[in-house]
Amino acid sequence: MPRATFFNLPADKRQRIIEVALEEFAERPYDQASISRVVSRLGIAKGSLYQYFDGKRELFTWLVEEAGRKKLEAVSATPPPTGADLYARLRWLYAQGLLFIAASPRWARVALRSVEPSLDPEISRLRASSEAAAQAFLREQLARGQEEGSVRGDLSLELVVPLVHGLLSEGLMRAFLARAGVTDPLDPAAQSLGREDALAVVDAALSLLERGLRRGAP
Amino acid sequence: MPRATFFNLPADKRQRIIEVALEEFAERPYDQASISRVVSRLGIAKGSLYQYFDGKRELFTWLVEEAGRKKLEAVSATPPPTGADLYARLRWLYAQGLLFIAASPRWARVALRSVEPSLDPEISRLRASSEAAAQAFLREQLARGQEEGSVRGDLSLELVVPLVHGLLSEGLMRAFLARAGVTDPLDPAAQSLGREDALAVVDAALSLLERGLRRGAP
Amino acid sequence: MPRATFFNLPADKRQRIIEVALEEFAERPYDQASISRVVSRLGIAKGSLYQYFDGKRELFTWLVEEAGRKKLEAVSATPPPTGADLYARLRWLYAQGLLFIAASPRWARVALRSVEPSLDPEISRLRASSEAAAQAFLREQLARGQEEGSVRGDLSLELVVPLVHGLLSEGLMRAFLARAGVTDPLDPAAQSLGREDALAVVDAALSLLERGLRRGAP
Amino acid sequence: MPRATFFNLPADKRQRIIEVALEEFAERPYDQASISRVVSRLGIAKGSLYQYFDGKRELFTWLVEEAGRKKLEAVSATPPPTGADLYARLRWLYAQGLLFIAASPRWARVALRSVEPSLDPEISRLRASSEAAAQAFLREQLARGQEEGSVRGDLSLELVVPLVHGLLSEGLMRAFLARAGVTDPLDPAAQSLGREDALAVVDAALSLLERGLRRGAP
DNA sequence: GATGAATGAGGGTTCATTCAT
DNA sequence: AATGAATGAACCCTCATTCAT
Repeated sequence: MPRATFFNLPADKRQRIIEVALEEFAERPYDQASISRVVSRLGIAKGSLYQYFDGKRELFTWLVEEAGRKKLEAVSATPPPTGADLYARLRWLYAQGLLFIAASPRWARVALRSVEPSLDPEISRLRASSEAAAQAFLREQLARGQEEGSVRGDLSLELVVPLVHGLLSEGLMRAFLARAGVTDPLDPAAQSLGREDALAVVDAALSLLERGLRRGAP
Repeated sequence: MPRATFFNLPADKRQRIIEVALEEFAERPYDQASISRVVSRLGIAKGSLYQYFDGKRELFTWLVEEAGRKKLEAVSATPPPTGADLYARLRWLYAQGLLFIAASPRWARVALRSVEPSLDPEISRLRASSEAAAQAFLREQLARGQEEGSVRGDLSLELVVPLVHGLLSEGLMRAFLARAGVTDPLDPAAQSLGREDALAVVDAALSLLERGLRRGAP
Repeated sequence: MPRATFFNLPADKRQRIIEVALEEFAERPYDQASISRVVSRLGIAKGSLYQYFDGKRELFTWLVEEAGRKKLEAVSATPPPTGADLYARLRWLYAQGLLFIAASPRWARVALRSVEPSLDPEISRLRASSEAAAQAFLREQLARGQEEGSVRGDLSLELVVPLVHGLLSEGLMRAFLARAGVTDPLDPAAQSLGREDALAVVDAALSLLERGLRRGAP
Repeated sequence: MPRATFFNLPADKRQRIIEVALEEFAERPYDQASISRVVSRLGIAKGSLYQYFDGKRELFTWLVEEAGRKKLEAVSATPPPTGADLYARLRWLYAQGLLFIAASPRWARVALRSVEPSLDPEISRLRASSEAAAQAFLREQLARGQEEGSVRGDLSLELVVPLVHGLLSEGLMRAFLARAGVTDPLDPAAQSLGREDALAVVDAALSLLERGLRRGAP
């Protein structure tokens, strides 16, 4: 989504622009983030930023996409468990997600911005589709779980998917950050969070989930 | 938080002010909501609003508190089940909460605004304390559940509380609204949501929770 | 179209605002006119002008309407000839119009701005309707002339109306200003134009028209 | 007015530049037209355009001149009537002009841009001289008509020329476009206008004129 | 000959708050 | 108690032109 101009920039300058913009959009929801602040922190002319990006929307959506790519990359770094059931798969996946937060809190924050509401209608559309994609993914997983027999077949996915979504998105995140006594992924104290924290939190969430969802005795 | 002048106002005028302000702050996050729009919709002088409230912050926080009171009032209207265990208590409580959303979507929305982030530091503090209160309440309930024996004693509440919070806040809300094919409590279609929807959703959430948390076989 | 604020202003301040805005919009077509320049010439804050008018469009359209009112007022000052035929009526009317240009060149200029094209779609609509009204008026006059017998009945008004419109709008104006050796009504030299100039020009135009349109020998 | 570099360009590239610039300046008045948009549509570097033309002004004036040349060329394609009087000559000439509008609406539009006012003083001068040239031409024709005896000798050309100019410029154009139910030569519906329309409109205008101007009974 | 990044002033508009009346 | 005019910085975005490469 950036213009060619942006990629022709010297790597270090491009990097600085990304960093400053990332900081701005990580710290503030889309509507509050300010292009003026970005350029003033960068010490470049306002028009220059408009050479690189068509506007605020494009800059934001590109950052969000970039965040998605970085997250995917980070998640893919560790190979997924093979021959595992639903709970093992989710355990692995969400642990990776938490580790991404600890490793790249600002990118993670920007990724989360994509599910925040906005007054800008186009950004709202982005939000809606992000949310829908997340739920669709969960639904697919749980449906597969039902086929595998690891999720009770009598559960209505219509009801369960959003509930699980709440548990594994906001719930998991809150539990993870709480281990550092923190509420916000950008809080410096969140940097102390590591692999063990992620695993502990995900374990708690998934054993709760497994007991709750699996057929028969837990 | 309003000044004395506000309460000296004729009741109907006071009421209109509340309604218009409510509408504004229900529709937009704190930072986007506009005092200018409120007074212009009211057709009163800007200065007048500043006679009633010290400023935007005070108006907002008062609305949020008022929303809390209205919710409490609504929840208290039905007597809680007596002699019930944790799950029955929560079932009752959260069902009331969902019904409040359906009955007073704008007040419910304003109540939710209190957990949204803001650029205003004082509003952020409000947010933090709201979140903390919600978690404290849950922790107390779950701790009592452990004493009662309805929650496994080996669970770390540090981990479980935020998870359950995610399930019962965002998860429950999403599941409820999804029954009307909706994402936003202010969406007119959300008005079709009724008692059965609330009960169905809360049942699903709490049976998931009970299986997940209760000691022994589910 | 101004807000109440504007009319509550001290008369002299209101007058200054009108004068400066009038000057700006007389000198430049809508798209080139600048609110920034207006407030800077006025020495008031930008926000203040937005207290008086909803925006550039409203300021412009109000000025145009005001110009129309002033012109109507000026035209109505002299009573129209009674018992006159088409040509006498038009002679009187257009002479009044020219005198208005000489008397209030800036208001006249703003009135003409309403038939200039603009990139703003709402302003374009204003333009279209102004043009249509002007032609509708002429068509009605000429149709009446045909009924009276002062215009040849075999003429197609579809063809004749726009032609006459060109003659009596741009043509008449150019001829009038040319008498002061000028092209622009705002040129100071245009102030020397008076009643005799208007009558001479209108006479020339209408005798040309009468010969051209009247049935039988001129 | 273009630099040598422009003419050294491969013909097809030069052609594309002309087309895109033509489109821009046909669609918007000089002050609104944008060099940025032109180069962006062309997909060439901004600096390149500045190699071909000294700037916006030069590009525009060259296009206007080019439009004049194209019009002259088109008009000259059909030989003028020989041995004809003033009215026949003008009939032929203006019919050619209207046909040029139908055949090359964008070039025609750019030609008309030259008589629009602008904030740029140099462009204003261009406008003034275009207008003056048009009137001078008409004056010469009408003067010849007086010598020929086809225009009444008692008419003051000072008065009549601008009037006839209004009739044959704006009036004729309006009448022509009105036959397609259109106001703007670039409106696609204007493409339906053909030879018969042009002749009908010019006939109406010139018979009006002839009756109005010729000595003796019409 | 071609490039295209950089500029920086300018555009219209919105806002919460103050304070003299 | 009520008013509402005034502020002025902030918002996003566009532009013609330059000049080092």
